[in-house]
Amino acid sequence: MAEAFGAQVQGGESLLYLTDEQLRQGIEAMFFAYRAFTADPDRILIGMSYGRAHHRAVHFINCAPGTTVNNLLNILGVTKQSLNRVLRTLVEDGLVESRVGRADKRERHLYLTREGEELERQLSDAQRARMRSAYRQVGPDAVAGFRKVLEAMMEPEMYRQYARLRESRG
Amino acid sequence: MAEAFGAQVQGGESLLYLTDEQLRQGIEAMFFAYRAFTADPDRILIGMSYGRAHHRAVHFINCAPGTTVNNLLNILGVTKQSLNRVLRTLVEDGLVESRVGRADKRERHLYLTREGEELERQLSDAQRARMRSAYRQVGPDAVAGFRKVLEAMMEPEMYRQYARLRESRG
DNA sequence: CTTGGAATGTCAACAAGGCTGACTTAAAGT
DNA sequence: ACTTTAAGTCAGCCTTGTTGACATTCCAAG
Repeated sequence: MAEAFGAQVQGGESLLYLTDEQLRQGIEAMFFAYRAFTADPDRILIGMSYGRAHHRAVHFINCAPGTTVNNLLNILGVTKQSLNRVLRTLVEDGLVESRVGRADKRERHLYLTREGEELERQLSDAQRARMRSAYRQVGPDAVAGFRKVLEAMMEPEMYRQYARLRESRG
Repeated sequence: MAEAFGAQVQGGESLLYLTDEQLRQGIEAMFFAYRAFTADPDRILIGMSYGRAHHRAVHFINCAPGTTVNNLLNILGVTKQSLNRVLRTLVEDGLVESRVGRADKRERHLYLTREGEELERQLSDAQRARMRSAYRQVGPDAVAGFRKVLEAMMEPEMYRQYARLRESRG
């Protein structure tokens, strides 16, 4: 691991930011930040007998109303059985509506009900508040760097899914 | 939510980066990136009957050799019953050594054995490889921004823990 | 038209890893 | 001597991941 020494210069640019120690700090920062990132919605979900999995489902159904179960499966990266359990409780509780496809009756198209939209708003308000506060503290340039690193870290296939979602919202 | 319009300028600086849509994209980027971030170690752990919880324990014992159980509990943010289950299997399998404290015999100090260090190296190599690749793609300025946002997102108390860890390694 | 395969979604059962609560043991502190 | 603290244990629960088996629907090849 050449970077372990961290003192090389290549093309006139310092590579100090690629030392093992810098990478280790980045790894720990991801760990602690992600915990904070999920803490606010988790607090809201406690007691309404929902969990993080419900949050994710509600979030992405809200992003792409009418999406199919299979579609959601690909985005969330879990098995259909796992998603189904979550989806079933959401439908039973009247937060999600599952309509049989018109063209293909095997498919189910998913929509949030008014109540589901209400929960989604509540959860994403909490999550956005933390994100907004962090963004404000550091300014637009740091935010641009943040986004760049996250996108470079994703699996190429996941990046494509993510980019498609972004485009679909303009 | 004033930022929803996203067209204001305050003190001459554009606040477009604080729109709800930008925040939503940041949230989704965190979700997808974190999944990629944990995928490599998870793959290694599959089949050796360990999970992410073992990875975290091994990581932080490696960072702070001789740490106590209570210390680890605070960093990981789980209950002692949860940690104990993981720690017990690691000790049984000879990856972690638990020594009774000299000054305070109630405490147990935790160390990685040679075998434990080997696993830690394997896991962190994989994780660092992805991080290094991302860092290299985006350059030092973006990395600095990335770190700033993550640190601003943490709970203040967690940030202190994180900063202390960093200092202890120089 | 029929029939076999592929796609979609559902049900059942299991495992990992969180959690709470009750309890023990040993050592420290007062 | 009594209380508090650190650690560990046992039991049992919940969420959320997994596989395997199965039903329904569509479509294309015979």
